[in-house]
Amino acid sequence: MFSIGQLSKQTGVKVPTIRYYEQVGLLVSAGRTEGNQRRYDKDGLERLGFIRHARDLGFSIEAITALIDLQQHPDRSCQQATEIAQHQLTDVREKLLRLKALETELVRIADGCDGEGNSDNCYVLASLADHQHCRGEH
Amino acid sequence: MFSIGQLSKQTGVKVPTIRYYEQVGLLVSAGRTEGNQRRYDKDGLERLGFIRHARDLGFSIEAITALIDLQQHPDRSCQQATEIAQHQLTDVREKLLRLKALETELVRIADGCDGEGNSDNCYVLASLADHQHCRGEH
DNA sequence: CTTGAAGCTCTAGTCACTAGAGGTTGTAGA
DNA sequence: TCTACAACCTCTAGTGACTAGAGCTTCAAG
Ligand SMILES: [Zn+2]
Ligand SMILES: [Zn+2]
Ligand SMILES: [Zn+2]
Ligand SMILES: [Zn+2]
Repeated sequence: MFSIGQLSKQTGVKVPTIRYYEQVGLLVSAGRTEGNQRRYDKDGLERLGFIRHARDLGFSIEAITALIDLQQHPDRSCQQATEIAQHQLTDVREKLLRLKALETELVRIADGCDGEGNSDNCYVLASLADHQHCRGEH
Repeated sequence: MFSIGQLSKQTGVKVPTIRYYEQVGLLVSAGRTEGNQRRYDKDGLERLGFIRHARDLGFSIEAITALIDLQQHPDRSCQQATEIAQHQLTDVREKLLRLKALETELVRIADGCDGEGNSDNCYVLASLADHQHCRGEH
């Protein structure tokens, strides 16, 4: 049996975050001591590892809840799992496209002024004031 | 003079968002009618355009506040403006790196299962359970 | 048995909005 | 001039995924 602190050390998830996961129904402790402290078993440790990894990959708490639910029922079809993963991939790709566009504009904007002048003829400020300066959309 | 709704239409910023910007000190109306409704002048319209554009480029409210402050003082050095822009660029690049790594892993994970099997031998679930499957860090 | 690290609950704060309730004002048409 | 009603007002609370802090209790080593 592990205390919440031991779980935290093993997984790299902070103690208040573990409590938060319990609050939203993602990870319930195996039980409590007489003094009301949480105790976890190997199952809890593995589940928190799963959560941690999925969060690192950007999955939402809601998605992780569904994934764990699926994991608890080994006989069910895993179709939903692939759907969730595909959706997450799509999401990441959309963000990538957006950020690439931003990077292009920001390079132009940030490099357009050396910071030596005054703000009334600063290319950074002028670019922000008028989207016409921009090469693309965003 | 423009009403808040007219400002909204011209800039594409939603009415409650404009009120929110006022609350955080970004954009104050030129005045009010006798009946307490906000009225804006051309200055306000331009400023909201600036805010909108900067937000689209991912600048934080705090950064935009500093940029507008700088814009109000044409005789000041624009060094801070370039710093803020550079910082934003760095930020975007970090996010890009992270997302690219995520994309790589997610392609592998999402394509590793066709969703036809059961969840007890699903590659998606197995990959999430164990970072060892991953090619890189994240 | 004492001490102090680690645990507990509860509330509130973060960021940039967004939604809704419940009331008031502006304006166009009759 | 009156009447509808769209648009406006303020205030509170909710979003996601935590994080911080106050004030208290418990566990375990020495
Ligand atoms: Zn400049
Ligand atoms: Zn632009
Ligand atoms: Zn599968
Ligand atoms: Zn991994």
